[in-house]
Amino acid sequence: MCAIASEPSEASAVRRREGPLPEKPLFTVELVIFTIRADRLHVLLVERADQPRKGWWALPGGVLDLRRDDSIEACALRKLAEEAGVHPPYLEQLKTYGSRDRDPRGWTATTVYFALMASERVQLGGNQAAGWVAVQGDRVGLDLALDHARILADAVERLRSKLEYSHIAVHLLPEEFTLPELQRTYEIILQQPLDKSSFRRRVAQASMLEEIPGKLRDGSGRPAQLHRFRDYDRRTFFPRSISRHAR
Amino acid sequence: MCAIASEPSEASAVRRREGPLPEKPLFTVELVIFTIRADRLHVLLVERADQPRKGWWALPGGVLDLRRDDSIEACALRKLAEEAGVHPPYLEQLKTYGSRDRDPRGWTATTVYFALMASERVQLGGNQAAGWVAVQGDRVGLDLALDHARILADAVERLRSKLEYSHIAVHLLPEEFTLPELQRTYEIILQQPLDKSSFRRRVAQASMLEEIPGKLRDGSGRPAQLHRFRDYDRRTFFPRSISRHAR
DNA sequence: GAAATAGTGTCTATCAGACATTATGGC
DNA sequence: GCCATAATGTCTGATAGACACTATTTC
Repeated sequence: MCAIASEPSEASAVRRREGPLPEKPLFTVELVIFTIRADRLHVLLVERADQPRKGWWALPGGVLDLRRDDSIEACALRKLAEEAGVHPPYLEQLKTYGSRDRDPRGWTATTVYFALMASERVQLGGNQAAGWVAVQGDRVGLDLALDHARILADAVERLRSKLEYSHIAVHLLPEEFTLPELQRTYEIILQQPLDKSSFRRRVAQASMLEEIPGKLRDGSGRPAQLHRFRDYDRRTFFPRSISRHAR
Repeated sequence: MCAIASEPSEASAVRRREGPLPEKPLFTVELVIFTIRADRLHVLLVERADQPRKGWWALPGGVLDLRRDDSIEACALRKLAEEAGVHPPYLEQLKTYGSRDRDPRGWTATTVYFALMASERVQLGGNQAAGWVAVQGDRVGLDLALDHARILADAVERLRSKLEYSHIAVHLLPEEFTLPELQRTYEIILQQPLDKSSFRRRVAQASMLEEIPGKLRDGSGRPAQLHRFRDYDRRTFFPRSISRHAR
């Protein structure tokens, strides 16, 4: 039994005992953090402080630290805490991108996670410039470093397809929200209007929300009932696709 | 700009110029290859020829080769050719597993792909013992090395959930097949009987198959019309979930 | 003709979409 | 009262599931 050596000298010793160790790709973790602001889907981007593509806008993330990170997901959570100061209500592994030529440093592998959260919860407190950028279609109005535009497009597609049959949009809202706000969130992401009656029937059937006796008042019109997500851990799925048959 | 050095000595030179290079996890690719044999879902397993867990049964795969593999997917295709002698009709990235303790060698990251193919197309020609093992539920009747039981369970779950709304089961059959055979494939994987009329209506609506003027004869009963998958590249989806409302 | 399997037709309960109607607040 | 928005009620076309029926082969 042999363990990965933590010092280069030990690694060389292992290499002599067991033959040449394989060269490894540089391994990084990146994050696609979505939120809703001002009726638009936004993604968190940072200005790269290091090479490669220093100064370009990019997805937050960085190199895995074998000493601090027990797992890839732990690394993603650490970077989320560093970049956004939060433990996100929803985190899911998206995909791993790895090739010889996606990064000028050479062979890299990057596991990408995507997170959903209410923008109010985020503390942009990193040491680098960071900000929310509106998503239009499946892209952003900036040139992104490396293959990050492609990664973002994949993440947006995954978000949309998951919204068709799951409840995960609630994680984009604060803990208390109204049904019209939730419906609006779906409409923003799916980019199409939804029927109010059908939407509420669907949400009610999933029985994933509970009413809060208080009320929310708007600038005009009848106040809307506040709701809370019933069980943050339970996975609720809609029995049918939401928007595939929409007008 | 610096590239990953291919020789340890060059790597050291780079390290001196740019500060300490981060330690990297060992990066491997593993495959979950499914097929249907004798009315059962089977997965391809190999007996490990190397440490760790030498002699145990495990998913096929191995360490990424920075020199030969241009990308992670290219590595998966190379290993598929080595283990099963085929370019598979369906290959999809499943997930990446990475942690300090999932492998006695220390920190490893493993990107897992899952493939579907007709068992007739597979040439078990590797240099190691390999064979098809029946899947019961979401596991196999053997103890698997490392965390491969968990990986297999995740792959079976993904296969099942994808079958609910996609056509991918056709890739488990030979190029020409009958509708009863396709339906049987769905029933085997979903582990529940499906209504013949509803199934055929669904397949017809997706218009993903075309008839072949020839016929297949069985041991008994009326011969069934042979069909062919219309477009191997097009992605066809069913408008509604298949079995969620089944009896 | 009987058995076995392939393939089609029909009925019905369900339900998503559409849209009308009612409810409740501010002004 | 008027406006704006929230929330509910009702109608209808579409369809998945259930199952009966017909078709075509072997024995």
